[in-house]
Order: sequence, then C-alpha cells, then structure tokens
Amino acid sequence: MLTMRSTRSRGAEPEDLTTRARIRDAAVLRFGREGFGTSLRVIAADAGVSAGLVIHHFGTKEKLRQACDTHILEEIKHAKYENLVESTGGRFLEYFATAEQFAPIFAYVLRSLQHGGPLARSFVDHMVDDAVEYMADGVAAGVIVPSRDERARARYLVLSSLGSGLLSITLDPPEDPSDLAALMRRHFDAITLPALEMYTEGVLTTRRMLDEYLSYVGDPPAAREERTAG
Amino acid sequence: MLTMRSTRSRGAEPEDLTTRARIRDAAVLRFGREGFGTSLRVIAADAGVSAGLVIHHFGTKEKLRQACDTHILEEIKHAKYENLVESTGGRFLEYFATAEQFAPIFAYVLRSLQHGGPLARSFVDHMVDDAVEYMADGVAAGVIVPSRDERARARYLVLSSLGSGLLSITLDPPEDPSDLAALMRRHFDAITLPALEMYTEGVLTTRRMLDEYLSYVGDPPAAREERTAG
DNA sequence: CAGCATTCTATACACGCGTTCAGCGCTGGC
DNA sequence: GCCAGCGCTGAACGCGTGTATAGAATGCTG
Repeated sequence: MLTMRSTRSRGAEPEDLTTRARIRDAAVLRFGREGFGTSLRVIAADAGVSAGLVIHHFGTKEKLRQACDTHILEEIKHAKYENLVESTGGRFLEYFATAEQFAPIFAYVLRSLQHGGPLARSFVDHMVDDAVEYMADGVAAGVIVPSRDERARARYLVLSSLGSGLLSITLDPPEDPSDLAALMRRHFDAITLPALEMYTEGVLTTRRMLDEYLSYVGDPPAAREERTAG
Repeated sequence: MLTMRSTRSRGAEPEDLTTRARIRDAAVLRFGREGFGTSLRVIAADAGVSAGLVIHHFGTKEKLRQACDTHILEEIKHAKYENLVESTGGRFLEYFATAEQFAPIFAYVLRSLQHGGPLARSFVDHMVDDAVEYMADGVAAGVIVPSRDERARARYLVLSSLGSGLLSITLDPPEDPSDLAALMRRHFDAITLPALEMYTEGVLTTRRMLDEYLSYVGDPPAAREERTAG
C-alpha cells in the first residue's frame, strides 16, 4: 500500500525518479526559495538537464508551474492523510510550517500565497474547510464558543493566521532558505501569547460594538451599499 | 516665472509637478497596480517622457523605487497629521484602505508588503507604534482588556489585520485596480462579524491553554527576552 | 540487424529588459 | 557673439529570458 517514495530533502540524489519528476522537484525547490521569477535555465541546471528538455517535457514555463501546483496539492493531501489529522488538531499550520520534512512544500505554498493563483486559493479553501470542521468539534465539545457565522469565523482565522505568518516572513526573509522553519517557529513564539490571550480573554471589555453591529445588520439599510456579485 | 536652479534639497519637495515628480508619481501608480516588475519604458510612457530620462533623473530603477518609497512615507505621515489621528481611532487601516483619496498610496503599500523591503518594514513598525498607543488609550479608558505584553499584542493585531487583508486581495485580485477600495471594503465586511465576536467573546471557553502556556514560559513581561528593536 | 520513437543537448531566434550615449533645443551668463 | 549647462530624445548595447528546431544519443520493437 504505502509504496510511495517520499521526495527526500536535498542530499541524496534522486536517481530513481524519472527525469520529468526530477525537473518538477527542482522547480518546486527553486520556486519556493526564490519565487516564480526563477529562470528555466537555473531549474534545468539544478535538475542536471538542458533548458530545452524542460520545455520538451512541460511545454511551457506556465505549464511547469501548473504541474508543480498539482503535485504540491497531492503532497499536501497525502501528508494530511499520513499523520496530521489524528494528532495536531487545530494546529495544523504550526506543525506543517515547522516540520522539517515539509519545508519545500511549505516554502512553495508560501510563495503561492504571496503571488496568488489557483493553488493559493485552493490551499486556503481547504484550510478553511478543515478549520470549520475543527471548530465544530470544539464547539460540540464545549471548549470553543459558537459563532453566529461559523464559516466566516473559520475563514477569518485562517486568513489571519496565514496572512500574519506570510507577512512576518516577507518582512524579514531568511538568508538561508532552510531557516524557514526556524523563522516560522520564531513567529509562532512571538504571537502565541497575544493569540492565546485574545482567544480566552478577548480584547474588548464591553459588548457595545458587537451589539451595535448586530443591530445594524439586523436592520440592514441595504440600499446604501450595493452588494454585487455576492 | 521659470524654475530657478533646481534645488536638490531633500525633505522639502516642491509641490508643483516637475518632470521628476511626474515620473515618480507614474512609477508609484504602476508599481502599485502591477508590482515592481513594471518596466521603465511603461512608466516613462505614462509620464510622457522617454525611458532614458527616467534613468537620467533617478540613475537606476532601484533608486527610482527608493524615491517612491520615501515619497510614500512622507505622504503617509502627511495624511496622518492631516485628518486621521483625530477621528478614526483604531480603525486607521480601514479608513486608509477604503478612502478613495489614498487609493494609489494604499496600493503601493500593499505591493510593498507583498514584496518586502524597507518601506514595508517601516510601515508595519509605524502601525505597531500607533496600535500600541491606541490600545494603551483603550486600556486606560477601560474599554480594552490589558495584555501581559502590550507591544506583542499590538504587533500581533497589526500583522493579522494587514496580513489577512493582503492575503484576501492576493487571492482575489481586482481586475480594475481602481476597485481596490471596493475589494477592501468587501474584505472588511466579511471579517467584521467574526472579528467583533472574537474581540468581545473570545474563542475559547476555558482558560486552560492560556494558563498552561503561562506556567510553561513563566512570567513573560518584556524583560525576559530582549528583542532587538532595530 | 534495421527501423523507429523517445529522450536529451546544443544552438539559435526573437524579444524585452535596464542602461548608455551622442546629440538636440533651449536658456542664462560672460 | 559664444560657451556651458540642463532637460530631454532616440537609437543602440549587452544581457537574459522563454521558446523553437535540428540533430545526436539511447533504447525498444520488429
């Protein structure tokens, strides 16, 4: 069953992979490290082939990126199945970001989030789905307060977590790309206290703003603002 | 009246539109709209000049971007003094993001946050400073619960707000760059409810996680870990 | 073995980039 | 008058890019 050969991090020469897969992996690494502006020739050199062969296998740089995207998505799906769901609960992101084994995947995902694109959207959507599930479990177990709009809250939490992490790394990029996990760990260290405070104690001492908002949307003066395209 | 000998003095830039200023403004617009990959020729065309003149005035594309950065910083400072501090309180970001007049500045700042660089860091630092101030006022007024590490909380809030907004726009970029304000408004609409809920009611029903963390790291007032503020 | 398809390299092409440079028109000072 | 300086243009340079193509190596199939 588990005949998968997980792509090793750098070091061991993956001679057993097909050339196409080697190129793809090299592209994932470079794209993750340096962004999608990396030239085909650099990727080709990493994979030990010529630039033309990259085109021959993928047709276009854009298609190469698409191949990387779908491959990363599969890897994430696989990683989730493997050992995440059971143990990490809501801290998927933290584990995913700091576990060494996922470093290349995580770097690539970060770059995608930074640049936008289908993979980024898909990744966020999946995380929102998962968050909805985790939060529902928490609510059912009585450890998480229910929300008036569970999905909106889940999305808000995911966007905030991912966004703050992404921003943190963008503002203070690692010299050595292998330090990415360390950087994320530092970020989590920095935000854990305020996040926990906020999760358990809130920020506001009065319900005034929330109640005002609720009564405001309760009687929505919808004429004032048009809502287009839902 | 002709222009006198062009003063190269920094700091006090003339308000009339010299060609140099026109180029700079065109660059700000294009950089904000399309990112810093925009070619010099496009910017030059926008400003109605040749590409060589851009180099003649700024020496280098990188220096042009630096000129844009400092100009934007000045504009922000100016805007803050003008009419923000008095009225908007903690909702500076929301006002700044949705006010039409600041659209180009905001777009440029977003691009900077996306790409990193000194302007982005400076902007975030300033926002953290402001947030510390606002939160302190709120705590003094009794409407905001105090934190065990006010600066860490302020930074966390700023990173989350900016990061979620940036991510939201990156995932769903506007076709028409002038719709950026509308997009941000939609984002704020989407997060207002969960944010208010969280600010007033928290997320966790039990203090367990917070207390465990506190007993684990001990007392975390700022003295324990000195952060290089530079 | 021959024939063929596939993998792969080397070279080349067309293009866009940032930047340089010679030179233009103009203005002000001597 | 002439010269110097400035703002400015248009062409060009060198380089790196993604991609196309011809052909060599390789291996499979008859």
